[in-house]
Amino acid sequence: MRTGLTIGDFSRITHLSVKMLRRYHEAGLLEPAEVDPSSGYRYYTTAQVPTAQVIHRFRELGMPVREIGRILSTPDPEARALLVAEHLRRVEHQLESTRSAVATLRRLLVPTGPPVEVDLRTRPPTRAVAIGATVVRDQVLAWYDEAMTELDATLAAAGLEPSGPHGGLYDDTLFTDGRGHALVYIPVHVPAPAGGRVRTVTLPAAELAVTVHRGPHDDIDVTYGVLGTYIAEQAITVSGPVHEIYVVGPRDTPDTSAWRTEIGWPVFRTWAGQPSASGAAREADRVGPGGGWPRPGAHG
Amino acid sequence: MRTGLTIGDFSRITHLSVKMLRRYHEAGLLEPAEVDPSSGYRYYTTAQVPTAQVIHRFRELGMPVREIGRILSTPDPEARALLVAEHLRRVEHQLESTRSAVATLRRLLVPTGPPVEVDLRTRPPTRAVAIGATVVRDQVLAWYDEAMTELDATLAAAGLEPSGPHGGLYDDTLFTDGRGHALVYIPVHVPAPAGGRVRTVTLPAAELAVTVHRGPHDDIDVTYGVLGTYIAEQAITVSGPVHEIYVVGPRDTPDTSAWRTEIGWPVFRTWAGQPSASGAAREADRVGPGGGWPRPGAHG
DNA sequence: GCCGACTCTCCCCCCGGGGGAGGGCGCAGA
DNA sequence: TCTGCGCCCTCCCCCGGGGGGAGAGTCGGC
Repeated sequence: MRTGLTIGDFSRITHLSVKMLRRYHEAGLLEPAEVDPSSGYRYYTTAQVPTAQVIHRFRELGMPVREIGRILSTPDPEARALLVAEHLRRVEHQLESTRSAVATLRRLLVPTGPPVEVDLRTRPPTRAVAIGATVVRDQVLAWYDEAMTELDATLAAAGLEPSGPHGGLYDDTLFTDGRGHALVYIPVHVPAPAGGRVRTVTLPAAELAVTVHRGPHDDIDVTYGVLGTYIAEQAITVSGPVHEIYVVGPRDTPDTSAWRTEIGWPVFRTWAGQPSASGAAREADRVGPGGGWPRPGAHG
Repeated sequence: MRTGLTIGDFSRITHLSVKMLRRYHEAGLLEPAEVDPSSGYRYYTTAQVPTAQVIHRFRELGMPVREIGRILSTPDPEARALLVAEHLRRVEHQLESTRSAVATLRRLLVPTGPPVEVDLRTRPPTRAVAIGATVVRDQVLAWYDEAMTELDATLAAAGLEPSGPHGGLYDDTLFTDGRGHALVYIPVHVPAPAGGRVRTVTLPAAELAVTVHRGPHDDIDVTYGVLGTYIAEQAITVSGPVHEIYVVGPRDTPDTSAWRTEIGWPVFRTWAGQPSASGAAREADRVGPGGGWPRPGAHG
């Protein structure tokens, strides 16, 4: 009599398919207790059943296989608990955004809404402490949090006060390609000492078509759509990074419904009055690579 | 001047990546308003922005692309609303099972629990109205609902009363391969007229190792694990379909925590007393193909 | 020793995405 | 009118996390 359960037996006990058991073996998640070196047959023990069930639940919660492997190979229970808790936070966030997507969907399907006000505004050159980087779209939120924390620390260390609400500049390739340059900043009156990733820059002047997004950011793309539609119908084409100003944001209140975000879409100058052809507007694209991005300001 | 937005413009407005817009075009979800026949360039209009946003939200909610296509191509608003509502129900169910998975995970990671009682029981031959089919694992729940509804209707039409709690037989390939034969039944004293998929059958006698699962079925695999472990450690190997009896189930109360499900795992006869070798137990497999499955009973 | 059930590896498929190569197109400035 | 650059095209390969199935080897009861 063979000691150990065949893969089929183990599959029946754990409700993991044979295919999956083999895959988890390859991935190093669940080594069989014994592998016959000549036949390659996998043999499991009942002691492995709980592990299999934990793996099953992690997968059910959408945890990537690699991360499961990392957790299972973490010996320290505390470090392990941290990893698990971190993933559970992600899951919770996911649940929240699903709920939010349902709400947005309902609103989209019952198309009603107040007319959106768009106005043209000139952004004066603005001095600010800033962190910029090339980021991937689905990491931009985490990156934002981290960067803002660092900016806060810099201001606190230098004893400076913000001279206005913080904001960000986002390259449009972030949306078209899912990857692009982003910059978050806090406006200041006087330069701060550079440190870490923080630089003091001057946001160049720009003509922006601005509208205000109210509420959490889950459906900010809808406001972008309205703004973009409005602009497109005025035959004005855009150029340069889009500008978001977090007038009321997560750093002001946890009540997401109170948030106010200004979205500033760079437009060609000759607006009010003579709608310009899209071709003419494209001229604005020609300010050169990086046009619309801040230049390092006087430092010190 | 070209009328229409290039794919890049449209991407910036909708926050759908260029790749995705092309994919959705291929899939027929979002035809560009115009495609230049010579260059293949796609041109969109602002009128398509809302559609793009709806698609975006559906995808966010995990709706398969094909189903989005089906919804978008459904002209009747009511039929369309039905499809949407159906998916939202699925999403809701998903949220629920995610929460449940978190709870189960916590229990698994803090391994505590009352000892499970397993006892050996002989299932006598049982006459029942039943529906059987080969099903895929992730459709087995929907299939169960449908089949039970049909069984209920059959009993009601024939004026019969169940002679006990309903249950199901599930081929173990459902777990090992993700596909297998399943049969749900309601026990009856007298045969019912065959109709639709309903047949009157006799569940053959069987020796079952039985335990009771308490609560919702999301973590029923854990109980299977305990039962399977217990059996494996008694060196008794199983054969034939597993038997579930829904002593208290969804048809009795919506309070899932009150559910009681008996899980009966077929075992070789010579249990109590002499633990048999796994090899000997396999003999039970040899009752022939389909062993343990019911035979059509006397009809009429 | 036979034979059927089980297991092995290997390859292709699915979905919903992304990266990147190589080449054509649009458009404004020279 | 040409040139140059950015945009867009198609095509192919990659990823993760699964499934289907072929062909060959193994296990173990009879």
